[in-house]
Amino acid sequence: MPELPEAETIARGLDAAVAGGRVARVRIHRAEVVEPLSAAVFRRAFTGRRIARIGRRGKWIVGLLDDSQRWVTQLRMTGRFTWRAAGPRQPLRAEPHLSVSLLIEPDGGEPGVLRFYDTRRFGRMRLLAPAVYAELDARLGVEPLSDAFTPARFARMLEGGRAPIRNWLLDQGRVAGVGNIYAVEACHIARLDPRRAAGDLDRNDVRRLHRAVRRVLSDAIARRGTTFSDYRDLLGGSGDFQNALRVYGREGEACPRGDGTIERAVLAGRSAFYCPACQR
DNA sequence: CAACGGTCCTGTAGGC
DNA sequence: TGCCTACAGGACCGTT
Repeated sequence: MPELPEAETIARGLDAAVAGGRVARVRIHRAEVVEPLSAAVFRRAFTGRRIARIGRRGKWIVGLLDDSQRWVTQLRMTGRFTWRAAGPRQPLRAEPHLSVSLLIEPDGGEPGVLRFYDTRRFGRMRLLAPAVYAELDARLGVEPLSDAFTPARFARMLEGGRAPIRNWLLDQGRVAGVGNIYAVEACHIARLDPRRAAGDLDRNDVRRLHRAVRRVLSDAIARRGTTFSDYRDLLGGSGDFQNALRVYGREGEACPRGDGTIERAVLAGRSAFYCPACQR
């Protein structure tokens, strides 16, 4: 579920909580989360490292370590972090869906425990050498909130695209961080039918979609993301953007623009919501 | 080679 | 109430 705004919210929280801190202990509760590394190798490489800062690239959470490795986490659908004061040692009890726990000694602060939970177990955590991180970075497309994402560049990218615009936006190699919710919402804001072929958009369509993508992502960051069920920030708080959604998940409801009833279409196996009256 | 379908998992909502 | 199916924020991988 987590898309760019959720990853940004989590990354900011992590940076505030643990930047400057030292990784004092690493526990891998589910080995698949660190594949293709073994749990032992991951633990050895991570333990003792200092975390310089934590940010985001697309939907990936990226921490820079003092040995210039990158600690990267893909939340995929249900990955979630929690941060709590370490406190006295608790008896071990079953922690459903717990994948990784890290004891962090912050720079000057009280030690805390960072836990990574993942119900559906699609999430992944890796340690990448600089050259390997560079490959990941190169594979991802432009950051939609950066100055590099201009209407002109967007127009060039869209040229000749045959995929429906909603599908086109989900490709992380083009615009990094847009997922299904925000792709669908951006199409509504821009008054574009999500099934339109990417290459068919005219200059005005492109300009509106460019603004819509940036606007929906920054509004969602300001509201700390969208929570349906799983997504939470570091302290367990919900996002607020679900209350601002115009069409996503609202099949059968009235279009917020007034005319029309929201419909659902399945594109490439995934739901797209749109208003047939105002999206063309 | 862009685009799409299948697949990896578990939980939940809704129909009957 | 309970059983069964469909679907969920992602993205790799193989095929067309």
